[in-house]
Amino acid sequence: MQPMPTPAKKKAPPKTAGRPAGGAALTKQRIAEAALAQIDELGLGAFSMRELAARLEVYPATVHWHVSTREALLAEVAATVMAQVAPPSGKLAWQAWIAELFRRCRAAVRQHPNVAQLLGAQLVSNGSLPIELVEGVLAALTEAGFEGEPLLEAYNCVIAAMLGFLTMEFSPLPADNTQAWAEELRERVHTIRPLDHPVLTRNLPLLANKAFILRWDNGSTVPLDSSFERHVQMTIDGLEAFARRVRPG
Amino acid sequence: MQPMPTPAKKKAPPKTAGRPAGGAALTKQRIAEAALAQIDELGLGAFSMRELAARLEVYPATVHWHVSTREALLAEVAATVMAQVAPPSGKLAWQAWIAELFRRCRAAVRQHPNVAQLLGAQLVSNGSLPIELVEGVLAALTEAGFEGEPLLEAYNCVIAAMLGFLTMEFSPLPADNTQAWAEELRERVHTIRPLDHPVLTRNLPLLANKAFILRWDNGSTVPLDSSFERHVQMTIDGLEAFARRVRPG
DNA sequence: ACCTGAACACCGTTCAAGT
DNA sequence: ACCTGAACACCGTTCAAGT
Repeated sequence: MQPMPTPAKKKAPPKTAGRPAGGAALTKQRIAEAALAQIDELGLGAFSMRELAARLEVYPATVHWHVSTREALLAEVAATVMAQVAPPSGKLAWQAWIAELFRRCRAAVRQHPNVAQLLGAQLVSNGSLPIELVEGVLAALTEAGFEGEPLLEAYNCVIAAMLGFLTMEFSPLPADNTQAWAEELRERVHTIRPLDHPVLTRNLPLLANKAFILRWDNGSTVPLDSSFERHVQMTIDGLEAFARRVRPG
Repeated sequence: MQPMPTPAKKKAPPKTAGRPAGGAALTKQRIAEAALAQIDELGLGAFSMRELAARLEVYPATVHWHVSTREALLAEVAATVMAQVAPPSGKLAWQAWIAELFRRCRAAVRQHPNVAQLLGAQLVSNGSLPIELVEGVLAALTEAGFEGEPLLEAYNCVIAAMLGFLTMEFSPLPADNTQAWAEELRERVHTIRPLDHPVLTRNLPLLANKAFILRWDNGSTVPLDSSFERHVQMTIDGLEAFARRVRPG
Protein backbone atom coordinates (compact mmCIF):
# COMPACT_ATOMS: atom_id res chain seq x y z
CA MET A 1 0.00 0.00 0.00
CA GLN A 2 1.57 3.23 -1.13
CA PRO A 3 1.29 6.46 0.89
CA MET A 4 -1.98 8.30 0.43
CA PRO A 5 -1.34 11.96 -0.31
CA THR A 6 -4.96 12.88 -0.97
CA PRO A 7 -6.87 13.94 2.16
CA ALA A 8 -10.24 12.87 0.77
CA LYS A 9 -11.30 9.49 2.09
CA LYS A 10 -13.56 8.26 -0.70
CA LYS A 11 -14.33 9.03 -4.33
CA ALA A 12 -11.82 11.89 -4.12
CA PRO A 13 -12.97 14.65 -6.46
CA PRO A 14 -10.08 16.27 -8.34
CA LYS A 15 -8.87 18.91 -5.92
CA THR A 16 -7.28 22.18 -6.82
CA ALA A 17 -5.67 24.89 -4.71
CA GLY A 18 -7.32 28.18 -3.86
CA ARG A 19 -10.66 29.07 -2.29
CA PRO A 20 -13.33 26.48 -3.13
CA ALA A 21 -16.00 27.60 -5.60
CA GLY A 22 -18.95 26.31 -3.56
CA GLY A 23 -19.88 28.44 -0.54
CA ALA A 24 -18.60 25.64 1.72
CA ALA A 25 -15.51 27.56 2.76
CA LEU A 26 -13.73 26.40 5.88
CA THR A 27 -14.10 28.60 8.96
CA LYS A 28 -12.68 28.60 12.46
CA GLN A 29 -16.17 27.86 13.71
CA ARG A 30 -16.64 24.81 11.49
CA ILE A 31 -13.22 23.50 12.47
CA ALA A 32 -14.00 23.84 16.18
CA GLU A 33 -17.29 22.00 15.73
CA ALA A 34 -15.60 19.17 13.86
CA ALA A 35 -12.90 19.01 16.51
CA LEU A 36 -15.51 18.78 19.27
CA ALA A 37 -17.28 15.98 17.43
CA GLN A 38 -14.02 14.11 17.05
CA ILE A 39 -13.19 14.56 20.74
CA ASP A 40 -16.64 13.39 21.74
CA GLU A 41 -16.14 10.23 19.72
CA LEU A 42 -12.56 9.29 20.38
CA GLY A 43 -11.46 11.23 23.43
CA LEU A 44 -8.92 13.97 23.76
CA GLY A 45 -6.00 11.56 23.79
CA ALA A 46 -6.83 10.27 20.33
CA PHE A 47 -7.56 13.68 18.88
CA SER A 48 -5.21 14.66 16.08
CA MET A 49 -4.98 17.60 13.71
CA ARG A 50 -4.31 15.24 10.84
CA GLU A 51 -7.41 13.17 11.35
CA LEU A 52 -9.42 16.34 11.83
CA ALA A 53 -8.12 17.57 8.49
CA ALA A 54 -8.96 14.23 6.91
CA ARG A 55 -12.56 14.44 8.14
CA LEU A 56 -12.86 17.95 6.79
CA GLU A 57 -11.37 16.63 3.56
CA VAL A 58 -8.55 19.14 3.46
CA TYR A 59 -4.82 19.00 4.02
CA PRO A 60 -3.43 19.49 7.55
CA ALA A 61 -1.85 22.77 6.52
CA THR A 62 -5.27 24.11 5.65
CA VAL A 63 -6.44 23.68 9.21
CA HIS A 64 -3.36 25.53 10.38
CA TRP A 65 -4.16 28.43 8.13
CA HIS A 66 -7.29 28.98 10.23
CA VAL A 67 -6.29 28.09 13.78
CA SER A 68 -2.59 28.71 14.29
CA THR A 69 -2.06 25.91 16.79
CA ARG A 70 -3.50 22.73 18.21
CA GLU A 71 -3.62 24.21 21.69
CA ALA A 72 -5.47 27.29 20.51
CA LEU A 73 -8.02 25.11 18.76
CA LEU A 74 -8.63 23.11 21.92
CA ALA A 75 -9.13 26.33 23.85
CA GLU A 76 -11.70 27.31 21.25
CA VAL A 77 -13.43 23.99 21.74
CA ALA A 78 -13.51 24.41 25.51
CA ALA A 79 -14.96 27.89 25.10
CA THR A 80 -17.69 26.53 22.85
CA VAL A 81 -18.73 23.93 25.39
CA MET A 82 -18.84 26.43 28.23
CA ALA A 83 -20.40 29.28 26.29
CA GLN A 84 -23.87 29.18 27.83
CA VAL A 85 -23.26 28.01 31.39
CA ALA A 86 -23.72 31.30 33.23
CA PRO A 87 -27.32 31.65 34.45
CA PRO A 88 -29.07 34.96 33.79
CA SER A 89 -28.31 37.53 36.44
CA GLY A 90 -30.63 39.36 38.78
CA LYS A 91 -33.28 36.70 39.19
CA LEU A 92 -31.87 34.52 41.93
CA ALA A 93 -30.45 34.97 45.40
CA TRP A 94 -26.68 34.51 45.36
CA GLN A 95 -26.80 31.03 46.86
CA ALA A 96 -29.30 29.86 44.28
CA TRP A 97 -27.38 31.50 41.46
CA ILE A 98 -24.19 29.68 42.37
CA ALA A 99 -25.97 26.37 42.78
CA GLU A 100 -27.57 26.86 39.39
CA LEU A 101 -24.22 27.70 37.83
CA PHE A 102 -22.67 24.52 39.20
CA ARG A 103 -25.50 22.39 37.82
CA ARG A 104 -25.52 24.01 34.42
CA CYS A 105 -21.78 23.68 34.18
CA ARG A 106 -21.97 19.99 35.01
CA ALA A 107 -24.74 19.50 32.47
CA ALA A 108 -22.57 21.09 29.80
CA VAL A 109 -19.59 18.93 30.69
CA ARG A 110 -21.70 15.78 30.75
CA GLN A 111 -22.62 16.39 27.14
CA HIS A 112 -18.93 16.60 26.25
CA PRO A 113 -17.12 14.76 29.04
CA ASN A 114 -13.89 14.39 27.08
CA VAL A 115 -13.23 18.12 27.18
CA ALA A 116 -13.30 18.14 31.00
CA GLN A 117 -9.55 17.87 31.35
CA LEU A 118 -9.12 21.04 29.30
CA LEU A 119 -11.16 23.22 31.62
CA GLY A 120 -9.13 23.05 34.77
CA ALA A 121 -5.87 21.52 33.67
CA GLN A 122 -4.81 23.87 30.86
CA LEU A 123 -4.29 27.55 31.43
CA VAL A 124 -5.08 28.43 27.83
CA SER A 125 -8.47 26.76 27.87
CA ASN A 126 -9.21 27.99 31.34
CA GLY A 127 -8.45 31.52 30.20
CA SER A 128 -10.91 31.30 27.33
CA LEU A 129 -13.97 30.63 29.45
CA PRO A 130 -16.80 33.14 29.07
CA ILE A 131 -16.40 36.40 30.90
CA GLU A 132 -20.07 36.33 31.89
CA LEU A 133 -19.23 33.42 34.15
CA VAL A 134 -16.61 35.53 35.91
CA GLU A 135 -18.86 38.56 36.23
CA GLY A 136 -21.74 36.42 37.48
CA VAL A 137 -19.73 34.77 40.24
CA LEU A 138 -18.30 38.11 41.32
CA ALA A 139 -21.75 39.68 41.40
CA ALA A 140 -23.12 36.82 43.47
CA LEU A 141 -20.25 37.04 45.93
CA THR A 142 -20.62 40.79 46.20
CA GLU A 143 -24.25 40.25 47.06
CA ALA A 144 -23.04 37.82 49.71
CA GLY A 145 -21.06 40.63 51.26
CA PHE A 146 -17.54 39.99 50.02
CA GLU A 147 -15.24 42.73 48.85
CA GLY A 148 -11.52 43.30 48.45
CA GLU A 149 -9.14 40.44 49.21
CA PRO A 150 -11.88 38.16 50.58
CA LEU A 151 -13.77 38.60 47.29
CA LEU A 152 -10.74 37.32 45.38
CA GLU A 153 -10.38 34.37 47.74
CA ALA A 154 -14.05 33.44 47.63
CA TYR A 155 -14.04 33.69 43.85
CA ASN A 156 -11.06 31.37 43.52
CA CYS A 157 -12.65 28.89 45.89
CA VAL A 158 -15.87 28.84 43.88
CA ILE A 159 -14.17 28.35 40.51
CA ALA A 160 -11.83 25.70 41.90
CA ALA A 161 -14.70 23.86 43.55
CA MET A 162 -16.73 23.84 40.35
CA LEU A 163 -14.13 23.07 37.69
CA GLY A 164 -12.00 20.98 40.02
CA PHE A 165 -14.75 18.52 40.80
CA LEU A 166 -15.75 18.19 37.16
CA THR A 167 -12.18 17.76 36.00
CA MET A 168 -11.84 14.88 38.41
CA GLU A 169 -15.24 13.31 37.88
CA PHE A 170 -14.66 13.03 34.14
CA SER A 171 -10.93 12.42 34.06
CA PRO A 172 -10.14 10.02 31.21
CA LEU A 173 -9.40 6.34 31.38
CA PRO A 174 -6.12 4.99 30.03
CA ALA A 175 -6.06 5.19 26.23
CA ASP A 176 -5.39 1.51 25.78
CA ASN A 177 -8.59 0.54 27.49
CA THR A 178 -8.38 -3.21 27.34
CA GLN A 179 -9.64 -3.28 30.92
CA ALA A 180 -6.34 -4.76 31.99
CA TRP A 181 -5.76 -1.66 34.04
CA ALA A 182 -9.28 -1.62 35.45
CA GLU A 183 -8.91 -5.24 36.48
CA GLU A 184 -5.62 -4.46 38.19
CA LEU A 185 -7.08 -1.56 40.16
CA ARG A 186 -10.16 -3.58 41.09
CA GLU A 187 -7.81 -6.26 42.31
CA ARG A 188 -5.75 -3.73 44.26
CA VAL A 189 -8.83 -2.26 45.88
CA HIS A 190 -10.16 -5.63 46.95
CA THR A 191 -6.94 -6.90 48.43
CA ILE A 192 -6.43 -4.09 50.90
CA ARG A 193 -5.14 -5.33 54.22
CA PRO A 194 -7.91 -4.94 56.82
CA LEU A 195 -5.60 -4.37 59.78
CA ASP A 196 -3.74 -1.50 58.10
CA HIS A 197 -6.81 0.11 56.58
CA PRO A 198 -9.80 -0.74 58.72
CA VAL A 199 -12.14 2.12 57.78
CA LEU A 200 -11.54 1.56 54.11
CA THR A 201 -12.06 -2.17 54.42
CA ARG A 202 -15.27 -1.74 56.35
CA ASN A 203 -16.74 0.60 53.74
CA LEU A 204 -15.44 -1.08 50.63
CA PRO A 205 -18.77 -1.96 49.01
CA LEU A 206 -19.84 1.65 49.47
CA LEU A 207 -16.67 3.08 47.97
CA ALA A 208 -15.50 0.74 45.23
CA ASN A 209 -15.71 2.41 41.82
CA LYS A 210 -17.67 5.31 43.32
CA ALA A 211 -15.01 7.13 45.32
CA PHE A 212 -12.07 9.08 43.84
CA ILE A 213 -8.81 7.10 43.74
CA LEU A 214 -10.85 3.91 44.11
CA ARG A 215 -12.56 4.18 40.71
CA TRP A 216 -11.87 2.37 37.45
CA ASP A 217 -14.72 4.05 35.60
CA ASN A 218 -15.16 7.78 35.25
CA GLY A 219 -18.21 10.02 35.45
CA SER A 220 -19.39 9.13 31.96
CA THR A 221 -20.07 5.59 33.06
CA VAL A 222 -20.57 6.07 36.79
CA PRO A 223 -21.78 9.62 37.49
CA LEU A 224 -21.23 11.01 40.97
CA ASP A 225 -24.60 12.74 41.21
CA SER A 226 -25.15 12.74 44.94
CA SER A 227 -21.55 13.67 45.70
CA PHE A 228 -21.78 16.59 43.32
CA GLU A 229 -25.01 17.84 44.89
CA ARG A 230 -23.35 17.60 48.27
CA HIS A 231 -20.37 19.49 46.92
CA VAL A 232 -22.64 22.32 45.80
CA GLN A 233 -24.22 22.47 49.22
CA MET A 234 -20.87 22.32 51.00
CA THR A 235 -19.48 25.10 48.87
CA ILE A 236 -22.38 27.38 49.72
CA ASP A 237 -22.25 26.47 53.39
CA GLY A 238 -18.53 27.17 53.33
CA LEU A 239 -19.10 30.54 51.68
CA GLU A 240 -21.67 31.51 54.28
CA ALA A 241 -19.30 30.60 57.07
CA PHE A 242 -16.59 32.62 55.35
CA ALA A 243 -18.94 35.59 54.99
CA ARG A 244 -19.72 35.43 58.69
CA ARG A 245 -16.02 35.49 59.55
CA VAL A 246 -15.38 38.49 57.34
CA ARG A 247 -18.47 40.50 58.19
CA PRO A 248 -19.56 39.36 61.65
CA GLY A 249 -23.21 39.79 62.64
CA MET B 1 23.67 15.07 9.36
CA GLN B 2 22.94 11.35 9.19
CA PRO B 3 20.49 9.63 11.60
CA MET B 4 21.93 8.93 15.03
CA PRO B 5 21.26 5.32 16.03
CA THR B 6 23.30 5.39 19.20
CA PRO B 7 21.38 6.48 22.29
CA ALA B 8 24.45 7.77 24.07
CA LYS B 9 24.85 11.50 23.69
CA LYS B 10 28.59 11.90 24.03
CA LYS B 11 31.72 9.77 23.88
CA ALA B 12 29.56 6.75 23.25
CA PRO B 13 31.22 3.69 24.77
CA PRO B 14 30.89 0.58 22.60
CA LYS B 15 27.54 -0.87 23.63
CA THR B 16 26.52 -4.45 23.57
CA ALA B 17 23.21 -6.17 24.20
CA GLY B 18 22.37 -8.01 27.39
CA ARG B 19 22.45 -7.05 31.05
CA PRO B 20 25.23 -4.54 31.75
CA ALA B 21 28.23 -5.81 33.66
CA GLY B 22 28.41 -2.92 36.11
CA GLY B 23 25.79 -2.96 38.87
CA ALA B 24 24.15 0.06 37.25
CA ALA B 25 21.20 -1.94 35.95
CA LEU B 26 18.10 -0.03 34.97
CA THR B 27 15.12 -0.30 37.30
CA LYS B 28 11.56 0.95 37.28
CA GLN B 29 12.47 3.18 40.19
CA ARG B 30 15.41 4.82 38.42
CA ILE B 31 13.31 5.35 35.31
CA ALA B 32 10.55 7.05 37.30
CA GLU B 33 13.08 9.33 38.99
CA ALA B 34 14.62 10.31 35.67
CA ALA B 35 11.16 10.92 34.24
CA LEU B 36 10.25 13.16 37.16
CA ALA B 37 13.45 15.15 36.71
CA GLN B 38 12.70 15.57 33.04
CA ILE B 39 9.13 16.69 33.76
CA ASP B 40 10.36 19.14 36.36
CA GLU B 41 12.69 20.68 33.81
CA LEU B 42 10.65 20.71 30.63
CA GLY B 43 7.06 20.24 31.65
CA LEU B 44 4.72 17.37 30.97
CA GLY B 45 3.95 18.54 27.44
CA ALA B 46 7.57 18.22 26.40
CA PHE B 47 8.12 14.90 28.13
CA SER B 48 8.98 12.08 25.76
CA MET B 49 9.96 8.47 26.17
CA ARG B 50 12.66 8.87 23.56
CA GLU B 51 14.39 11.72 25.32
CA LEU B 52 14.05 9.90 28.61
CA ALA B 53 15.78 6.92 27.04
CA ALA B 54 18.49 9.18 25.65
CA ARG B 55 19.17 10.64 29.09
CA LEU B 56 19.39 7.17 30.54
CA GLU B 57 21.70 6.29 27.65
CA VAL B 58 19.66 3.34 26.51
CA TYR B 59 17.38 2.61 23.57
CA PRO B 60 13.67 3.50 23.79
CA ALA B 61 12.78 -0.18 23.71
CA THR B 62 14.78 -0.72 26.87
CA VAL B 63 12.56 1.69 28.78
CA HIS B 64 9.55 -0.19 27.53
CA TRP B 65 10.92 -3.43 28.81
CA HIS B 66 10.59 -1.99 32.31
CA VAL B 67 7.45 0.14 32.23
CA SER B 68 5.02 -1.20 29.63
CA THR B 69 3.55 2.15 28.70
CA ARG B 70 4.03 5.88 28.84
CA GLU B 71 0.81 6.34 30.77
CA ALA B 72 1.79 3.75 33.36
CA LEU B 73 5.12 5.47 33.84
CA LEU B 74 3.41 8.80 34.43
CA ALA B 75 1.15 7.18 36.99
CA GLU B 76 4.27 5.88 38.71
CA VAL B 77 5.70 9.39 38.73
CA ALA B 78 2.52 10.83 40.22
CA ALA B 79 2.56 8.17 42.91
CA THR B 80 6.15 9.05 43.77
CA VAL B 81 5.33 12.70 44.24
CA MET B 82 2.34 11.97 46.43
CA ALA B 83 3.89 9.14 48.40
CA GLN B 84 4.36 10.94 51.70
CA VAL B 85 1.49 13.40 51.83
CA ALA B 86 -0.75 11.65 54.35
CA PRO B 87 -0.06 12.96 57.86
CA PRO B 88 0.39 10.38 60.64
CA SER B 89 -2.91 9.26 62.07
CA GLY B 90 -4.21 9.50 65.61
CA LYS B 91 -2.47 12.69 66.67
CA LEU B 92 -4.79 15.39 65.39
CA ALA B 93 -8.46 16.21 65.58
CA TRP B 94 -10.16 15.48 62.26
CA GLN B 95 -10.32 19.14 61.22
CA ALA B 96 -6.62 19.63 61.89
CA TRP B 97 -5.74 16.38 60.16
CA ILE B 98 -7.53 17.40 56.97
CA ALA B 99 -6.04 20.89 57.02
CA GLU B 100 -2.61 19.35 57.46
CA LEU B 101 -3.22 16.94 54.59
CA PHE B 102 -4.19 19.79 52.27
CA ARG B 103 -1.07 21.75 53.14
CA ARG B 104 1.27 18.81 52.80
CA CYS B 105 -0.28 17.90 49.49
CA ARG B 106 0.20 21.42 48.20
CA ALA B 107 3.79 21.46 49.42
CA ALA B 108 4.45 18.24 47.49
CA VAL B 109 2.89 19.59 44.33
CA ARG B 110 4.78 22.86 44.61
CA GLN B 111 8.00 20.93 44.46
CA HIS B 112 6.87 19.27 41.25
CA PRO B 113 4.22 21.59 39.80
CA ASN B 114 4.34 20.04 36.34
CA VAL B 115 2.85 16.80 37.58
CA ALA B 116 -0.25 18.59 38.89
CA GLN B 117 -2.31 17.88 35.81
CA LEU B 118 -1.76 14.15 36.28
CA LEU B 119 -3.28 14.02 39.73
CA GLY B 120 -6.83 15.04 39.03
CA ALA B 121 -7.09 14.86 35.28
CA GLN B 122 -5.98 11.28 34.60
CA LEU B 123 -7.78 8.32 36.08
CA VAL B 124 -4.68 6.13 35.97
CA SER B 125 -2.58 8.52 37.98
CA ASN B 126 -5.42 9.31 40.31
CA GLY B 127 -5.85 5.60 40.93
CA SER B 128 -2.23 5.17 41.90
CA LEU B 129 -2.27 7.62 44.79
CA PRO B 130 -1.27 6.17 48.16
CA ILE B 131 -3.92 4.17 49.96
CA GLU B 132 -2.91 5.77 53.26
CA LEU B 133 -4.33 9.01 51.95
CA VAL B 134 -7.66 7.31 51.37
CA GLU B 135 -7.69 5.59 54.74
CA GLY B 136 -6.68 8.78 56.51
CA VAL B 137 -9.46 10.87 55.00
CA LEU B 138 -12.00 8.16 55.74
CA ALA B 139 -10.82 7.90 59.34
CA ALA B 140 -11.04 11.66 59.81
CA LEU B 141 -14.53 11.78 58.37
CA THR B 142 -15.64 8.88 60.50
CA GLU B 143 -14.41 10.78 63.51
CA ALA B 144 -16.50 13.71 62.26
CA GLY B 145 -19.55 11.51 62.47
CA PHE B 146 -20.06 10.45 58.86
CA GLU B 147 -21.05 6.95 57.87
CA GLY B 148 -22.72 5.21 54.95
CA GLU B 149 -23.68 7.28 51.91
CA PRO B 150 -22.78 10.61 53.54
CA LEU B 151 -19.30 9.25 54.22
CA LEU B 152 -18.85 8.55 50.51
CA GLU B 153 -20.12 12.01 49.62
CA ALA B 154 -17.95 13.80 52.15
CA TYR B 155 -14.92 11.81 51.01
CA ASN B 156 -15.44 12.73 47.37
CA CYS B 157 -15.89 16.38 48.30
CA VAL B 158 -12.63 16.42 50.26
CA ILE B 159 -10.57 14.75 47.53
CA ALA B 160 -12.10 16.94 44.82
CA ALA B 161 -11.50 20.08 46.86
CA MET B 162 -7.88 19.19 47.46
CA LEU B 163 -6.75 17.84 44.09
CA GLY B 164 -9.12 20.06 42.12
CA PHE B 165 -7.68 23.26 43.49
CA LEU B 166 -4.11 22.14 42.95
CA THR B 167 -4.78 20.91 39.44
CA MET B 168 -6.10 24.35 38.61
CA GLU B 169 -3.54 26.40 40.48
CA PHE B 170 -0.69 24.70 38.66
CA SER B 171 -2.26 24.11 35.27
CA PRO B 172 0.38 24.53 32.59
CA LEU B 173 0.93 27.48 30.29
CA PRO B 174 0.82 27.00 26.53
CA ALA B 175 3.84 25.04 25.31
CA ASP B 176 4.94 27.70 22.89
CA ASN B 177 5.38 30.26 25.62
CA THR B 178 6.48 33.26 23.65
CA GLN B 179 4.20 35.37 25.83
CA ALA B 180 2.10 36.16 22.78
CA TRP B 181 -0.76 34.35 24.44
CA ALA B 182 -0.17 36.02 27.81
CA GLU B 183 -0.18 39.40 26.15
CA GLU B 184 -3.41 38.60 24.38
CA LEU B 185 -5.14 37.53 27.58
CA ARG B 186 -3.82 40.52 29.47
CA GLU B 187 -5.21 42.67 26.69
CA ARG B 188 -8.54 40.86 26.81
CA VAL B 189 -8.78 41.29 30.57
CA HIS B 190 -8.02 44.99 30.44
CA THR B 191 -10.46 45.83 27.69
CA ILE B 192 -13.56 44.50 29.39
CA ARG B 193 -16.56 46.73 28.85
CA PRO B 194 -17.43 48.38 32.18
CA LEU B 195 -21.16 48.63 31.52
CA ASP B 196 -21.53 44.92 30.77
CA HIS B 197 -19.24 43.74 33.56
CA PRO B 198 -19.28 46.31 36.33
CA VAL B 199 -18.16 44.17 39.26
CA LEU B 200 -15.29 42.73 37.29
CA THR B 201 -14.22 46.15 36.08
CA ARG B 202 -14.34 47.63 39.56
CA ASN B 203 -12.14 44.87 40.99
CA LEU B 204 -9.76 44.42 38.11
CA PRO B 205 -6.53 45.39 39.91
CA LEU B 206 -7.42 42.90 42.62
CA LEU B 207 -8.16 40.09 40.19
CA ALA B 208 -5.81 40.41 37.23
CA ASN B 209 -3.39 37.49 37.06
CA LYS B 210 -4.49 36.33 40.52
CA ALA B 211 -7.96 34.97 39.85
CA PHE B 212 -8.77 31.80 37.87
CA ILE B 213 -9.73 32.45 34.24
CA LEU B 214 -8.10 35.88 34.54
CA ARG B 215 -4.55 34.56 34.93
CA TRP B 216 -1.69 34.36 32.45
CA ASP B 217 0.75 32.91 34.97
CA ASN B 218 0.18 29.76 36.97
CA GLY B 219 0.88 28.88 40.58
CA SER B 220 4.58 28.33 39.99
CA THR B 221 5.04 32.00 39.24
CA VAL B 222 2.08 33.48 41.10
CA PRO B 223 1.08 31.18 43.99
CA LEU B 224 -2.45 31.49 45.34
CA ASP B 225 -1.49 31.13 49.00
CA SER B 226 -4.28 33.04 50.67
CA SER B 227 -6.94 31.58 48.40
CA PHE B 228 -5.72 28.10 49.18
CA GLU B 229 -5.78 28.72 52.93
CA ARG B 230 -9.31 30.00 52.58
CA HIS B 231 -10.21 26.95 50.56
CA VAL B 232 -8.99 24.71 53.38
CA GLN B 233 -11.07 26.64 55.89
CA MET B 234 -14.13 26.65 53.64
CA THR B 235 -13.87 22.90 53.10
CA ILE B 236 -13.78 22.25 56.82
CA ASP B 237 -16.61 24.69 57.51
CA GLY B 238 -18.60 23.00 54.77
CA LEU B 239 -17.93 19.58 56.27
CA GLU B 240 -19.08 20.73 59.69
CA ALA B 241 -22.28 22.12 58.22
CA PHE B 242 -22.78 18.84 56.39
CA ALA B 243 -22.19 16.88 59.58
CA ARG B 244 -24.79 18.98 61.36
CA ARG B 245 -27.33 18.24 58.64
CA VAL B 246 -26.71 14.52 58.78
CA ARG B 247 -26.48 14.16 62.54
CA PRO B 248 -28.45 17.04 64.02
CA GLY B 249 -27.61 18.22 67.51
C1' DA C 1 -7.32 35.00 0.73
C1' DC C 2 -7.32 30.28 0.89
C1' DC C 3 -5.60 25.91 -0.24
C1' DT C 4 -2.29 22.01 -2.17
C1' DG C 5 1.58 19.01 -1.91
C1' DA C 6 5.45 17.80 0.26
C1' DA C 7 8.74 17.94 3.55
C1' DC C 8 10.93 18.37 8.48
C1' DA C 9 11.63 16.84 12.83
C1' DC C 10 9.74 14.49 15.79
C1' DC C 11 6.63 10.81 18.48
C1' DG C 12 5.16 5.76 21.26
C1' DT C 13 5.47 1.08 20.60
C1' DT C 14 6.77 -3.51 18.66
C1' DC C 15 9.85 -7.14 17.55
C1' DA C 16 13.49 -10.08 16.06
C1' DA C 17 17.91 -10.65 17.40
C1' DG C 18 21.70 -10.49 20.36
C1' DT C 19 24.25 -11.65 25.08
C1' DA D 1 16.60 -11.47 32.08
C1' DC D 2 17.86 -7.48 29.93
C1' DC D 3 19.22 -4.92 26.10
C1' DT D 4 20.31 -3.57 20.93
C1' DG D 5 19.07 -2.08 16.40
C1' DA D 6 15.74 -1.17 13.35
C1' DA D 7 11.36 -0.67 11.79
C1' DC D 8 6.13 0.70 11.81
C1' DA D 9 2.69 3.85 11.92
C1' DC D 10 1.88 7.74 13.34
C1' DC D 11 2.28 12.98 15.02
C1' DG D 12 2.20 18.92 14.75
C1' DT D 13 3.94 22.41 12.05
C1' DT D 14 6.22 24.92 8.19
C1' DC D 15 6.67 26.47 3.60
C1' DA D 16 6.95 27.16 -1.26
C1' DA D 17 3.82 26.95 -4.72
C1' DG D 18 -0.52 27.13 -6.80
C1' DT D 19 -5.27 29.56 -7.84
